[in-house]
Amino acid sequence: MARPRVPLLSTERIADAAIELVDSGQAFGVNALARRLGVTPSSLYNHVDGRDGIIELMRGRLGESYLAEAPSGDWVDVVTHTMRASRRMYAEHPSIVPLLVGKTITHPAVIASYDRLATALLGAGFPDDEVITVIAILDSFALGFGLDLASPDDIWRPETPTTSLGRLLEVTAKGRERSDQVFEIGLELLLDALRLRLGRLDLD
Amino acid sequence: MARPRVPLLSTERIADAAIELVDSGQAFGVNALARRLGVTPSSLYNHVDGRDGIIELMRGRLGESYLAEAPSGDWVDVVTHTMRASRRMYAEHPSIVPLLVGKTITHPAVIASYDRLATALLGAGFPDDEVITVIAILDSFALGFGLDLASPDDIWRPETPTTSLGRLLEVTAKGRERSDQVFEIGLELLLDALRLRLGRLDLD
DNA sequence: ACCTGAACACCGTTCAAGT
DNA sequence: ACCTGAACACCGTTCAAGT
Repeated sequence: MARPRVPLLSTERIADAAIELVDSGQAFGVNALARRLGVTPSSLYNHVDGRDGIIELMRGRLGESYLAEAPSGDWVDVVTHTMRASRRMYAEHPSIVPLLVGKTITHPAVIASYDRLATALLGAGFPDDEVITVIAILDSFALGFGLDLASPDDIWRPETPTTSLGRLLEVTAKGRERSDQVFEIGLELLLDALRLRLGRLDLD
Repeated sequence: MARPRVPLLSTERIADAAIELVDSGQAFGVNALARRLGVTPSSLYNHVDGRDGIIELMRGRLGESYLAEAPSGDWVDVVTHTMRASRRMYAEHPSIVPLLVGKTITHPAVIASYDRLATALLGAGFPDDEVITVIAILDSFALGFGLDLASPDDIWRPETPTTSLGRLLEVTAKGRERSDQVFEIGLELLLDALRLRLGRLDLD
């Protein structure tokens, strides 16, 4: 075979296949990915910077389809829009979340989204040295919901009796719809909290 | 050598060595851990349920030293105390955080801490089907700060020009002290938001 | 430029053997 | 009961060879 007349692979095809692989519930790996693409593992290295490179490519691909649109309006609109978009992204690809955690974000489409958040928060009056942290909070909030959805009741597994937790885990409804409801409540709470913070800053 | 008169290993020694290993900045792995313990990798399997078992053991060991104390007082006290304890735990062992994400929590000491949170929130008046989510939010909040501290500026690495993000990343002070300040602000905001939520629930 | 196949160092895990 | 050492299947990555 060797070099085909038209390339079998591209970063897009690799990223899409990787997302499919993880969404299907299988463990992520270079070998499994190559198998799914009908290609040798070493072929991937013509297009991609190793395992971590592929993961960042997945993040970028998802960012392009969920976070590309630049929201307009005041800072509340920007935060709301971005949070809902991130939420949808994590909710529809929850198994990818653990792969992304703790890895540096470089993809332009994703960086651009955070940049718009930063600009909006600065414009709202948040001081320079708080903006990054507010963004980190917002992000881990959306991510937390993603993880929540990734493994509905597999987050906690009590093996000794509990006062409340065990019962709540049994009682609490699962699934996307209810999770969306609670997300909206949580988002409202966060916005309230940020507004409060802005009000206090104005008093200083 | 074979079986020594007094065992070389125990779950405690394994967990402690694993925490040391990760805190030292090296990648976590069964082989690296065995090397650090001066033992063969297969020896570990007499004490521990594989790689994931060791990770859960690390979580438990940390939980025992940071989350053992049962906080007293009203729900605000319980939430505040637990959040600060989690925060200290993640802040002092940030490199462990990515290992814990997405893995089921079973260790009794850790479960007990979440159980106390659940009981306190129920007592405050949060409905059954919101408590788990509130806890997930609180948890991912503390965890977000942990990740923030794990890789101060390595969360985002813009490679194209940005409006605000790049400058903020340069300007924002790093380190534990400032991060603690912002954590306290964030915690206050969250508590305000939860109080608001409770107030609204009372109106229904 | 882009793929294959061989090779490498390393990974987590199992298990018989030894005390 | 607890450790070793050999063995296994698999992992991510490199690189020469082929078109």
